[in-house]
Amino acid sequence: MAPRETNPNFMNGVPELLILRLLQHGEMYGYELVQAIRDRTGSSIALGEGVVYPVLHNLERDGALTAQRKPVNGRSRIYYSLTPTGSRRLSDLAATWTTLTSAIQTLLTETGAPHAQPVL
Amino acid sequence: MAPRETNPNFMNGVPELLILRLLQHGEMYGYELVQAIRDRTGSSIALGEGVVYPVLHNLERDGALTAQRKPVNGRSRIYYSLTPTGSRRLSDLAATWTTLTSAIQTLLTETGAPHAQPVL
DNA sequence: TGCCAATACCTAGAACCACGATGTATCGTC
DNA sequence: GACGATACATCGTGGTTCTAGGTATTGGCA
Repeated sequence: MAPRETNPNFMNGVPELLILRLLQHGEMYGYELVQAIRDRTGSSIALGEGVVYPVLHNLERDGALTAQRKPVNGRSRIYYSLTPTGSRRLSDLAATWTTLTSAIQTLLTETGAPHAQPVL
Repeated sequence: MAPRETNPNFMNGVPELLILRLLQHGEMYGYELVQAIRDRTGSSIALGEGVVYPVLHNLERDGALTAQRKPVNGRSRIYYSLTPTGSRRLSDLAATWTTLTSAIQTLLTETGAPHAQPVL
């Protein structure tokens, strides 16, 4: 039950990170986020609606987002905005992300430099 | 059973990536890998033995590693070495990793600068 | 001698998240 | 009037990682 004390169940939370980051620019709705993520990453990352909507619900439940329903062209959109809580959450996630990825990057690009043993 | 067709269950496979990468330098044993990962990342990443050993077993089962038991100081160590299969696996994983992280990095560092049509 | 940390391996169980599939409803278009 | 795009939603599954525990040997230290 303890909320995990070591590695944050590894790189999980990336969808959340991306969504929070996009919402930093201004309010967006779910379907828009799905496309934005796909388009802005050149389809490298393509989160389905089944991923995005639950994340939005959780973030709203946690007070990281506020939702506002707006009818547009007879269709109903739910626009999400970042709260101060969400802003902090974004900062924290981004910091964790940076720490982890740079650690990994270091390992990946190491040439066996300083104390290295011969690669045989 | 279908091996996932879009995102590789997101950033999963990082432990595997790190292990394969470390073994690229030469053979190592499980306990040594656990410490190497902790030490070389300044404890940013600390994989437990419960993570490392199963990964090693899976990689061996898949023919990505070969195992060789060696008694050292009365203790028994199992040294793992990369096979050609493992080498390819490492290349693939590293490529995927790079693609995904750079995509994310792009989104993270984007200034709200000049972009496309504001949908609507 | 007795104890405990470190070394070195292992497994089981649970938690968790992302995924695909699927369902609803409206709009525009052919 | 069928179909694709828009826009929301949930459910069940699957795969990975995590924590927690278990065994056994070595060496240091009181």
